[in-house]
Amino acid sequence: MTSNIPEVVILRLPLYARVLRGLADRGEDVVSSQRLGDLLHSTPAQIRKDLSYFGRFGKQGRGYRVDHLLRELRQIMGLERQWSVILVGVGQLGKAILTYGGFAPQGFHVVAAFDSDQSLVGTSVGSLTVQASGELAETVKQHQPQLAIVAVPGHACQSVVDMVVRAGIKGILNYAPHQAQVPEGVWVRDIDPVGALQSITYYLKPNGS
Amino acid sequence: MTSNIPEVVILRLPLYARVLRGLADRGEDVVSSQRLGDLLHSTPAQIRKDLSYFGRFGKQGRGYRVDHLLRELRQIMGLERQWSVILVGVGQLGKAILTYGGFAPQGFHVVAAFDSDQSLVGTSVGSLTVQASGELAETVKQHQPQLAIVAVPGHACQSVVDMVVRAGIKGILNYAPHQAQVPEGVWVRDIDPVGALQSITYYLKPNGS
DNA sequence: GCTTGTGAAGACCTTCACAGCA
DNA sequence: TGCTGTGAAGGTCTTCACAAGC
Repeated sequence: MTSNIPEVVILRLPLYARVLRGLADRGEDVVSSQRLGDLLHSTPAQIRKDLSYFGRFGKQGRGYRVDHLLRELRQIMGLERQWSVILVGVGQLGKAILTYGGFAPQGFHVVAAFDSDQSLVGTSVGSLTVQASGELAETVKQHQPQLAIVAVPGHACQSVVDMVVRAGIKGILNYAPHQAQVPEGVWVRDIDPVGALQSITYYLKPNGS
Repeated sequence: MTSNIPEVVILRLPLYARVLRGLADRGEDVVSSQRLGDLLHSTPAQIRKDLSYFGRFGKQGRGYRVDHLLRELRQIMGLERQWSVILVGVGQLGKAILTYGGFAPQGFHVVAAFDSDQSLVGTSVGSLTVQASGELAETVKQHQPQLAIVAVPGHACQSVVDMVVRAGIKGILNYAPHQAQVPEGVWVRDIDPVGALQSITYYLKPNGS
């Protein structure tokens, strides 16, 4: 049975959780859909509808309890556990990702890094030793990571994604400038800063908007 | 007059251009919407409809001339010129962005970098010298950059965005984990790798999809 | 009185299917 | 024959508006 919760809704859940976290940190107990809408630059109706796909978390006349809703959302997204991640591609970008401190606090732990460049294999980046791509399947079998971050040149993206998928990984964060083809049941999100800028400049031309 | 070309279409244009560039590099002359659809994991109808918002670029019975369509799309997106970009936030992430080689070849040139941390001001990163945030307005007035990349902590995002907008910048690439509020006529794209991973894990839980 | 949860309506985007042209 | 361009149909997502409950 394929769920009929719109994917856009799933994409918004992390934003909801982030804002709720902020409210919780500031000690706020209760929040209305109106207030959430203001903070998210969304509408109250959108937020109520989105949340209603997963349950009834609010109280009429009051709103939502911040800590309760946050816990529910984290549960729904599967964030009440740690996730293991491998990184493929330890070039400039890959190194930056490895030393970036933003993933671990959210429960995403990079447990292995791979590169096809023999001169990188064996070197240390952060707390990891770069492994040869050929070892990927074996390492995945051992550590059972659930996610992969792909940070290779565009021309290498598809073959790396194929390899990672063959190893059994079902979730991929792709930094390569290429839309990879994946089988049913594998999830890819693309990070494309250049494309993002290019879609802005459209509106900045004279007559843009 | 607010254009009625759907924003999703604008977001796809960079992908189209990227694929066309690949085809051009491989020396292909002509491409059908069918072929483009295969390469983009989209449908022929979608591609024809998207392109039809901007003009009639194809020939019945033949398809689209690769170089011609690519040039048209680059024109439409405003890529047939150079764009100047400033960077705000020269922490780990900001440094990585400055040394990342992916922007310049696409015509996006980082011309200045700012940070509020006095111990960073005056230091060199790549070919730039970090400036104090207070100099931002003046530097923008001089160099007239059109775009800003924001790479500051979440709590600083809104005030940095406000500052950048006040300086007259109309396009922002935001790496901070915060949805900034901007006035009409200013365009923001968020880069959110953690959120992307969080929206994948939803589907990886047992019963996910 | 205030705010949620939700069917129904509406807006928006995608897909269909075919006329028209190379 | 092959493929585009496009109205019309279909589907999906958002917004409305109100009954129900605190």
